[in-house]
Amino acid sequence: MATAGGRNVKHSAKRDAILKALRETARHPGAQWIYDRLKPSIPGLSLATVYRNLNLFRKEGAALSLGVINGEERFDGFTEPHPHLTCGRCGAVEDIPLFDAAAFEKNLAAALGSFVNGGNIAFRRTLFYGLCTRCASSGNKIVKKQNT
Amino acid sequence: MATAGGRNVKHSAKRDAILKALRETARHPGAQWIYDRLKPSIPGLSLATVYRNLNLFRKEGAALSLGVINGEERFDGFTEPHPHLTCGRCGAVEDIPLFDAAAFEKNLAAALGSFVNGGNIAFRRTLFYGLCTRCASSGNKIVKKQNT
DNA sequence: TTCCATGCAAATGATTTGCAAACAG
DNA sequence: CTGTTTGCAAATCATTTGCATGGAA
Repeated sequence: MATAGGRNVKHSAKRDAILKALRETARHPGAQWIYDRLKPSIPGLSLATVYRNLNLFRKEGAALSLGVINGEERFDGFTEPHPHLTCGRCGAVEDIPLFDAAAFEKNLAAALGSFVNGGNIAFRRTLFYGLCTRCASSGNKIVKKQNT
Repeated sequence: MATAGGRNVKHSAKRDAILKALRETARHPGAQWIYDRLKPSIPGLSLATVYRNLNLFRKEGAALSLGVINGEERFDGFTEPHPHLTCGRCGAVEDIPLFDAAAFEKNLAAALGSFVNGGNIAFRRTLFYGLCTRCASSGNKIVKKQNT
């Protein structure tokens, strides 16, 4: 029996289905998308349950939150750190293909070396904005903006 | 006369005050904080006006959005890229002091070199989570989490 | 049995918007 | 004058929560 925050976590078919749906898609979905996805096969499913379970997965570490993107919290069922791109045109969130994942992590981690007190950092959340594969290949132009 | 999205932007005392309030604080505030700050000196101020102007500043590039932090969008009136820390304990958002700002930027930018298609990136948003100066010096412990 | 999980509907909270009046250029 | 800005209140929208019921261990 897994635990989270002192509470005893039980099994349930719906909980399993929600995590499975999250892990089977590459969309990095929000609660509503998962709900719409499962509702046909699980008619007795409530949106509140999806929210509650996504929050539980996040606390347990079974899923990561990518933060609020276009007003909706998006999740990732794949918990290894890897970069994501949000398309400024269609809103899609996709993984960014890498030549060298280790080099990517190394470079981001190296940024911490510039911090006067890097020891107070628990984790970081990085998100890249631009054009997704589909929108870029449709000839859309990219608009550069300021980093934060 | 500045322009934003084809529209003609005019001057107004309230608009000026909002931008000034944003630039005079190091809190990286949200709309509500700015409203509370200005309301005493500008009784005829509406929260909607603060929201409208913050959105305008963001579009114009006069301010940056740091994204939604703890359910509230936070802004920065200082538009040079620099790292921010969100305190997981008290929710404060503060600038992270750096030994070497150029090295920090260089390391983050270098991460793009690992992308198969870095040309589609318009900008990035990076946020560090941990303990703010005050909470760290109060003896709180940091809880490591997974990066994204 | 004893908590835990869930549905449902209502509550929340941040943000946006419609509209008419006030204001800037 | 003409278009922009604003206050106000109502509307949105994602997310959370109270409560009673069904389910897991």
